[in-house]
Amino acid sequence: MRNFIENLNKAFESRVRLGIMSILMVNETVDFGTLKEQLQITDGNMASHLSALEKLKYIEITKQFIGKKPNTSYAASALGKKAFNDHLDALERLINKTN
Amino acid sequence: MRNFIENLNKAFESRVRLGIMSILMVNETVDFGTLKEQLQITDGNMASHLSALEKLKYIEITKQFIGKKPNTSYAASALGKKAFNDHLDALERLINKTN
DNA sequence: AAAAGTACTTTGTAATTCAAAGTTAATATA
DNA sequence: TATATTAACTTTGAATTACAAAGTACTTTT
Repeated sequence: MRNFIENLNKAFESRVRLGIMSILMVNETVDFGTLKEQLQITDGNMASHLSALEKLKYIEITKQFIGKKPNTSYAASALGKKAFNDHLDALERLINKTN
Repeated sequence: MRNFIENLNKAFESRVRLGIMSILMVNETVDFGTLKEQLQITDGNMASHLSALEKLKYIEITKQFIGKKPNTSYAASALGKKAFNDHLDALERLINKTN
């Protein structure tokens, strides 16, 4: 391919979204509070990054009540997993410059 | 450590700077024109990313004449190499979530 | 009734990115 | 000598992005 940085996915350039996705790659579902705690950002910021990933269909959202408390949990979609793996592959190739 | 995304280096969040550094990790020195061609961005854009990396002392610049033409070449500094490797380590840990 | 918790949305500001145009200094060409 | 070209910038301006803080909706707890 001509330009090897263009295979990097813009969606994962942000450290926050990179963090969200990497968490969702190893955990089936993770809720809002846990993500916020792990990434240590404000809830508004968290919500907007989640919404960006949702718009891309990279994550799926499940709203439920746990006990009496509302709980929103997130999971990487098949599309999201593929996109993330592709991004990691691109990163790896970039770093090893094997392309 | 508490928050595992904060180990990612902000300087390498940009695909362009990521590209520059990865090229300079495997090539001792690379000149302006080659970098521009590899990354396919405008010269102004190229220059500003290079200047950002230079301000951080991540790269070193050598200006010379090759034949009759001016030629500026770039190399990763020891500091830059360390920073980049640290970033890659952080990325790897993030992805494998081994922290 | 008041306070608190969850998950937002909105607002405003600051930072980042980029292309395009302008600049400098040298060389090459007419 | 004047003009054009090349390399490597710098400047400008616009668009996008990121973020914190504040506000909102709905519910539960006190």
